[in-house]
Amino acid sequence: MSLRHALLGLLREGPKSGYDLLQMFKRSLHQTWPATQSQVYTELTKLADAGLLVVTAHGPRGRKEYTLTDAGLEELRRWMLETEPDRYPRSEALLRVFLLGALTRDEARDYLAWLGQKAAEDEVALTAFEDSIDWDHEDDLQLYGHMVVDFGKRLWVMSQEWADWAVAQIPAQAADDDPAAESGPPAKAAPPS
Amino acid sequence: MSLRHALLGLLREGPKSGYDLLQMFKRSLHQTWPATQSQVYTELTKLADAGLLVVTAHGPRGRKEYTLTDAGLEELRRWMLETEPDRYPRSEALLRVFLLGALTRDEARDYLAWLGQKAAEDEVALTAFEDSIDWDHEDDLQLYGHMVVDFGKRLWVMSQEWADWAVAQIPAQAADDDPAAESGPPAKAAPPS
DNA sequence: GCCCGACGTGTCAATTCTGAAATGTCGAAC
DNA sequence: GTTCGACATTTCAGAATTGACACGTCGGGC
Repeated sequence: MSLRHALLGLLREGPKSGYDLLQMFKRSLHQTWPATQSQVYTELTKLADAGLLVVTAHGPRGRKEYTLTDAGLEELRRWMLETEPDRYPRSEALLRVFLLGALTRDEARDYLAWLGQKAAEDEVALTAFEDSIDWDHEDDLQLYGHMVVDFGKRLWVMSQEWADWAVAQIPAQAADDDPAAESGPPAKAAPPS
Repeated sequence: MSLRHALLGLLREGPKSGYDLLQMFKRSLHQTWPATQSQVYTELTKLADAGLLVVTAHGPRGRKEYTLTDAGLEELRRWMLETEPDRYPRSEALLRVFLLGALTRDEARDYLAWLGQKAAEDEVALTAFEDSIDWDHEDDLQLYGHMVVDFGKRLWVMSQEWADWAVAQIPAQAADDDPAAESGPPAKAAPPS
């Protein structure tokens, strides 16, 4: 599981509480690796039981600050260096593209256009985020964080270009195109041309 | 869950067995939405229980061919039109970039270079796949399938450019850079300013 | 006639992930 | 002095996912 190692990694720059980590996920990692509350708190407990973390401070509202142990750092490095990452991101948005045949062509076009539009919005938001930060590339977390942000920007730019292209790929006319309206045997629609 | 709807979608073009569907996932959908054997067979049974599919033929080795019912098609359309897709692909490869601070800079550079190289290989493979098919854009499955393939190609091209850039972002010198080499008690490093 | 690779399905335990509910406290603003 | 939003944790049921095991059959090549 990757969440475990993400937590170890985030704790590298100093002690943090579950709440802190949750905020970090929400703010900086959400588009890459989302995490829920229950997941983070549960995992933190397990990591502490395994000796990869220790509680080093108790704060106001039952707040517990976890600190990375040597064993934790070692485990993180082992994972990074000795296990192979899954290189293929699972994309529900793209899966739906594959299944677009279940919709009319107008509906399919709408979906693709919507994807393009959302990509544009995401690009704007990410750019604003990037501009709002005074990147200090001496700091590892910022150096690598910036790389992830940059990847995101490129992804959204690419997605827009792709969506524009894809919309144009769908033939215009769509006479008896509704796949829900079945009449008789599933005869293929007459090829336009 | 999306797997359920992926199966419904694939069955739109005709009756298929679990084995057939598994092959389709392996061949065309693996990079977008992987599925295991147990998942497919289990889900098929559940979908049939729910009346979204029916078994319409029995073949040689206990082979069962499932056919999409009207209720199944309706459910697929409902999902496509009325539920919002998760637009953010979860990328373990990118998560690791975020955590690269746990490695030395040389190791980090190696990882980024490796990502770029794998992206290049994936691009080659996808292009070969694309060229091997005589795309018939009258066929919905091929039209939309081709869009997914094209997205993949763009993704790998973009990933290579990004990786090249990212490699160059890492400062060269790396004197006391090994985060595993700890000297003395786990005293926290002095917070920079 | 036999062997093997592809065909074909089913089930199980363990892990991971989602989503919600329950509970309570601190601090600032009004 | 009260109220409210942010802080903070724990727990749980249910769903999704993984990975392995177990079982059996058809067809072509030797």
